[in-house]
Amino acid sequence: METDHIKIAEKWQEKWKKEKIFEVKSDLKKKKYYVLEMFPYPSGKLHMGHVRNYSIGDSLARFKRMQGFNVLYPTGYDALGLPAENAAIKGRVNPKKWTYEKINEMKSQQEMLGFSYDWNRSFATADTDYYKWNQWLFREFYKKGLAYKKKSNVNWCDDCGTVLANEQVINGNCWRCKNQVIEKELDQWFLKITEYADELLEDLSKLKYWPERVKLMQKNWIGKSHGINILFKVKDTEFVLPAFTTRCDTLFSVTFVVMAPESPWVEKLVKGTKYEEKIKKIIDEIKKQTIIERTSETGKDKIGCFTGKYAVNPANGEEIPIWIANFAVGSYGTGIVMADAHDKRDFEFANKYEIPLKFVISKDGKKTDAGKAKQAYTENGILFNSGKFSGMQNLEALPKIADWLEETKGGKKTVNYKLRDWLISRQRFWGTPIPIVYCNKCGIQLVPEKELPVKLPENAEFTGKGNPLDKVKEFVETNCPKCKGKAKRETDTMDTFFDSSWYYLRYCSPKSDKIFDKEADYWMPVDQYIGGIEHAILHLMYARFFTKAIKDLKLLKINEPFKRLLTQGMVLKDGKAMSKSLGNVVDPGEIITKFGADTARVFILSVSNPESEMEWDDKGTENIYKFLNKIYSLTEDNKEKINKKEEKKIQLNSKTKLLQSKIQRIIKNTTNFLEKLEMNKAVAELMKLTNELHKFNEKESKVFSDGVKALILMLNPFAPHLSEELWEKINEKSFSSLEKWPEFDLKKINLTAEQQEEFAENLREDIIQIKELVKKDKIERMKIFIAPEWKWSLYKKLFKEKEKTKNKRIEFGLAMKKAMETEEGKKHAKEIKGFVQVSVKKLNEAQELTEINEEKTLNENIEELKKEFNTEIELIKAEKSSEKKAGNAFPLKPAILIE
RNA sequence: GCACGAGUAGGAAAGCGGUCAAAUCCGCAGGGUUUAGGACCCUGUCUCUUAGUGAGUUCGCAGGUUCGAAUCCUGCCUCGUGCACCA
Repeated sequence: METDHIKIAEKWQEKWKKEKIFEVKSDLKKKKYYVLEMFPYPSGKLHMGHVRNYSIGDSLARFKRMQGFNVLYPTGYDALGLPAENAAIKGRVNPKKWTYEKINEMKSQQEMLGFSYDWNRSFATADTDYYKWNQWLFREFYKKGLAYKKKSNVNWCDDCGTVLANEQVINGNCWRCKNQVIEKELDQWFLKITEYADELLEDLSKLKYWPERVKLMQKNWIGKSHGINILFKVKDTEFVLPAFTTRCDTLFSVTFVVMAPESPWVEKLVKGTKYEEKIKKIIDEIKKQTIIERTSETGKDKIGCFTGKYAVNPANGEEIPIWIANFAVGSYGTGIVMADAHDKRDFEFANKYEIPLKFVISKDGKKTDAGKAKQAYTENGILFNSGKFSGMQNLEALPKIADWLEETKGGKKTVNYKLRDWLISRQRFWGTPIPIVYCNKCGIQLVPEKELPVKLPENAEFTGKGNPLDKVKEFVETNCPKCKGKAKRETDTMDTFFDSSWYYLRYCSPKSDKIFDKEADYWMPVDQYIGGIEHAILHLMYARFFTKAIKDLKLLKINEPFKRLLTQGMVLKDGKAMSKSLGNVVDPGEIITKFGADTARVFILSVSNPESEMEWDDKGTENIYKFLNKIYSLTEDNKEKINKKEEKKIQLNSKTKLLQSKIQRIIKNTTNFLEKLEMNKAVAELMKLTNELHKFNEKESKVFSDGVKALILMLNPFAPHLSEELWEKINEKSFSSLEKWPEFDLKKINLTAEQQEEFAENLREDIIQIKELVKKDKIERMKIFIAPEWKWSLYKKLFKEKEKTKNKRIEFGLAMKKAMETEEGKKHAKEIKGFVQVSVKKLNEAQELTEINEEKTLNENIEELKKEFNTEIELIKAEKSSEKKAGNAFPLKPAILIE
């Protein structure tokens, strides 16, 4: 009998759609939970990475929904961007048409997988109704001075025909096409993200549920460092060169100054001198180097040239040569470096060009000679030859030298960031038009709010050369909003990262005629955000910046958008990322048509932890398919029994009780694993439960049917279609998706005293045997346990979780634990070979830690204990892998565990 | 160089102080069922040993803490990832 997973999936997708069960409304009375995956670029087909991403998100959304939360789980499309435009150039299709076709394709695949999105809230950033609000935001930013235009050296990608933000340049290459990025001087639009640098940095510490490495990457990217701009007067000129340093303690050893070749100072210093030619040559040479060459590690590649000018070291008045060199970076600090023997790079450079060096720090403060040294001294130590700071520890002296420099006007303390302003202009068509008009009379003018959106024209031509917008007359030619005279429209469009920096806010009220409604206050922040690590800096920092900026516009109350972040691992095949060039791509569509959506989803979640990489394995999918079928037949074969309204009263025997205990524990574990987003472990628990139920003989019992019900419900987040189908099969009316998540009952995990007694009956035989064993053995240590699972780990768990409970057994556990923690308890443990932890049948009677009398036999000891506590004490042996041994495992009556 | 993370049985992957010879899945071996294959169901799968069982060695390597360590600490090795002539 084959289960038709495909039909089942279709059936339930239809029903969900019809009944609209996944549409949500904000409801202040209910606790909300906002699950969000990074929305996709609609390239048409879903790949495994998408499937993984959404399977994680959907399982969480479903889980939270079943737990009773009001769950917002939307999706949409990051629909503007280059691929559509490139397709337009190549295939002569309209990018808009292309994009929306792809969106439909993608959407149908998403629907095939049965994700529980609220499709009502879906939108694409290419919708004019969306990008209108991009323009609106831009206006607000402009008015606040957060958006501005300036001329500067920017990263240019020839392949994409546009500029790029710093964040989009990876190792000197374009983040999209990997083409080498070159520098160009252009007049471009920027967003002042640097104004939020400090806030972005400091608030990282509030993000308790973000992966450390993401926070670290952002921290490094912001690159805040405290330092001082030290002023070097240039001899015989008016010029003063500021050199940024964090190590002003080495100032007295500075013997030369290095400028970055791109520094504007270079021209000022050398123009008209005999060095001009030479410098030009060397700068050309440096410019020929790729960024990687220029920043390579080997010292040999350092090149530079003397400028003919000298600077004055403000610390000691020495005249020192000014050089230019490739290793100085124009964009960091001031582009001017004070160079000395305590820096590796400076040292190597000086050695190559025979620039004199001197040390001012040594381990013990004794004078050392840099001329003889083979390498830079970069460690900490004691200063010498440093004026009044000689003899001080260098780190202690550092702030004092900084103070002294400020006092003597030799420098100014400053904070430096690596973070640059975000360049958002793009010379491409398929993006949000920047709502700006240039008027010859009035200058730069914002397009008025009532004229928004500035729509992209429909009749642009895609030749592949230049920005198509430039050539659309109707678009470019416009009137100045102020003087109504003729004016020209801005043809740059916005970086698409602008679109994705606030889309999560729009989901809160996607149809609003404002940017978003007050509902955002209810839904935000996103409780769980899920996406790839590749956005650790780019998208995630921009989104944080937007949230803060929008908050400062008084539109929002929160200042961090994403409470918890999960960066999901890649899906690999044969150890490598799936890629067309390697030919190892597995198409999710194939898996879905072969085994159904449920199998694909469960497999992708079961292989490994969502954060780790996972290896795609075709065999593995088959196994999941089998697993799902096993659940199907388990239900199908027993549905009469499960359906039964009248429960046949069956006495709970030991096996049933054991099963009950196991079921409860599995519910508990599954819940905890889902809470921690460890879907792979949750699936393992469900497999365990399936096996247990399958093995169990007495399928008449309520415990069994409860177990099956719990299994079906807990299956919903992973294999929702099958879950629904089986839920229907056992005659439950409503959707399993809307049912309450099973709750575990601690009482059912631990057996009651009566249950224990009954259970113990089954063990009598064993007990007798074990008594014999005990007699023979020389006992070294033993413990007496009372309850089935009273082993240390359980004490520990109870101790952690249920300190307040009034359950006597737990109190007992605490007492024992505490006893072990006392000095006396430890003594017992150490000094005597054997010690006994005793409890008695009636749980409230006593808790003691009793020594064993080593002179006597074990049985004699036990007799004594019996008298002492006036109770029955049975000896049984605790089996090690007790659960394996089919049921009759736990010592139930007060028992002695032999170690 | 700096900073993170990881190393567990034939493979993937749980466990993160005592229910651990270590979940789960695969693989492998034996048996049942089946015309056969597949599917399904049992059983076994570190080593030695028993009818059940018991004993011994294991969780990258070496030490340490503890009555007790795969789990905590220290050092080392290996592998991944991010940043990087950042002054």
